[in-house]
Amino acid sequence: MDQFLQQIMLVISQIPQGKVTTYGEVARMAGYPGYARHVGKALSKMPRDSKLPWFRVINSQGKISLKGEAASRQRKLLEQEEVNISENGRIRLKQYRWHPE
DNA sequence: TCTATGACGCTAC
DNA sequence: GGTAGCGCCATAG
Repeated sequence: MDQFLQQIMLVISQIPQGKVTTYGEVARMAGYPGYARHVGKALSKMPRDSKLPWFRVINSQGKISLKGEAASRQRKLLEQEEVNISENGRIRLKQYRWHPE
């Protein structure tokens, strides 16, 4: 499980600025396909001020899965990276999704 | 051991 | 494109 966390963190740290990816993708890249929920769980335990670009991780629908203040924080951070977000809070994955080889 | 839960994904309509 | 349902897997109680 610790190994899982290490891999997750490694993958997330690889996400380039201005790009976003999904929980499922992160899990798969880390070598744990099907563990999307656990990615979110791991991130929820991380401190807000973590150095990791956790805000570049969104769900497969291109939406932020957080609520209230946390959600607006993430949205703000993404906007700072030139990621356009629709009025309904959706991000165009076609355009911003990052998928490595 | 069983049930509920979660920053999710995929398919069907 | 948007929502609803069901599946998935580890953890907490």
